[in-house]
Amino acid sequence: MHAATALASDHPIARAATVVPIQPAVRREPPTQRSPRCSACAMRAFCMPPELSADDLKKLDSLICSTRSVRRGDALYRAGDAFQSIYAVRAGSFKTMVMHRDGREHVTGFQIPGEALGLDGIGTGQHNGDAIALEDSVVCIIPFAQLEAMCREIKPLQHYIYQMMGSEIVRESRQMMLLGTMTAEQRVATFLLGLSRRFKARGFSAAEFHLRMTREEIGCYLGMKLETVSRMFSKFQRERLVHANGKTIRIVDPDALARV
Amino acid sequence: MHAATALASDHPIARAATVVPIQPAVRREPPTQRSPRCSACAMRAFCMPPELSADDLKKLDSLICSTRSVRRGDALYRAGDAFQSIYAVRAGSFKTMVMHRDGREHVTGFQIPGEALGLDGIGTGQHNGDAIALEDSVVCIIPFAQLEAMCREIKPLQHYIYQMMGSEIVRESRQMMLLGTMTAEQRVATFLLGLSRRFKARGFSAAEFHLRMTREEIGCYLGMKLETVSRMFSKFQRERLVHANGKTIRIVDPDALARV
DNA sequence: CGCATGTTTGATATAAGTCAATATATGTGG
DNA sequence: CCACATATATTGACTTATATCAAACATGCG
Repeated sequence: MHAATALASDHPIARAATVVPIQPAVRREPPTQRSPRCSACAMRAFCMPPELSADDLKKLDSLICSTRSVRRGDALYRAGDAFQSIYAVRAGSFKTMVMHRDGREHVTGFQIPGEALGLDGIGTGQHNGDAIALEDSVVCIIPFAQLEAMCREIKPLQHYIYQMMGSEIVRESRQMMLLGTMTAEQRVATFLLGLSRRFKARGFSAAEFHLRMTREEIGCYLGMKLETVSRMFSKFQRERLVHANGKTIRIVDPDALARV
Repeated sequence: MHAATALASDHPIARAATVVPIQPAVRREPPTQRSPRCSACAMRAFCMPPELSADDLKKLDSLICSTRSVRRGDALYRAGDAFQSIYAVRAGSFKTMVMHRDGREHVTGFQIPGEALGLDGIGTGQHNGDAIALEDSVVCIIPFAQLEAMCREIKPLQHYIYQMMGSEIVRESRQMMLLGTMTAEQRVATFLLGLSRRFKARGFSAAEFHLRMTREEIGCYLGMKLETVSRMFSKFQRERLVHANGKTIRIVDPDALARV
């Protein structure tokens, strides 16, 4: 299978969700709908602990009973929104970003199917940043108050949520190290290898994939300007480490890339 | 009260803990001892949810029944150590750091009394980085497995732990923005104002305090070289925003510092 | 198919890094 | 308790990685 479609909205997982109705320009309640069950979901291995009993899974299905479609460029939530739920990406992809009062903004992460969104609201009850769809996407809605209640009953679920949050803390501290200590070249190499690893874990090609974000968004994530991102892609291409054709990336020499 | 002693080991909170026995050079089991109760602890407002019943507090006292002393420069834990417990700083201060295989290291945070340590182990069961005491310090040990069990019984405690982890996620994303988008001058200003705010919340002077970390550690936290940190301190001094005499800091014009 | 949006590349500017010398703390053993 | 050794901090001169500005080029979406 060709992994260039990894994040495309015609991906099998996206197709499994009901077709998104065309949205009128007028703002209204975001479209939600009943979802297929967790127990039947292809992404379950990424969202949920493996050791749940059939009985636990049934409870879980009663909790996560709706999905939401978000069109490319639209926000799943914005900074300051009241925190109600966390989300699991079911299809598509997102960026999360924080903004400083002076308008300076920074991308804190990119999320692909099976990954969580919305943890930034747990601390204060308000989301700390925006989550923007990079393409037409679908998320599962997990109401946090009910999840908390269920965690008091289902020990593996409780443990899994702690682990998920703990892993996010570790991911962020790695990103701080990247931003604090690496050169532009190393940051871009690390970024590509990280994406590659995540695609591979989901059964897509580790070598070739399609970026859904712009050079500017990558730069904003890696703490550099879009021109620098572009120059590093060109440099890796000259050195035969990566073949970059616009948004299509083929990693030619992952070992050399890791040594950069 | 003069806040220059905010982190000094003769601080009242430190004195409340039993005196640390001198350690022989030989490595041995870290010294732990029974602690005074949470219910009587001056730092409780920072470690624990306010709405606990007397009964809940009693349970909590049975959970957090030991402290550990860590001498200046020693590690509370190191990367790769099995994760057993989280910790609350009772007296003193720490830095947490992550190291890349090539030896490059980065400071991910500084912790003062009432703040948590060890959350980086929850995700994988191993600590992701080191926690090093910046001065002779004391921590409360909170065995995580038992904490988890207690969270299934005491709802406010469960909620508090989620909030604590959520707040750490938000703190880290702010630090990513700092590292990704701010100038050296803005980073140092933000660092000083952040410390000031935390001291103030603990009843110490927001205007004058004592740094327990070196310029190099500050630089490693803020993603710049120690010389740059020093130059920024000198610059703020020339501009009458801050008076910096070695490790003693007096914030002269906090509003101007925030506008930098 | 056309225009807005995104990308690449080059020339130049600049913030921060590096190297080096000096100054000032801090801690230790006599 | 002082003197020395070591660690930490400051400052200056120079270098460099990355930002900035600008122009040409490609892409893809409506």
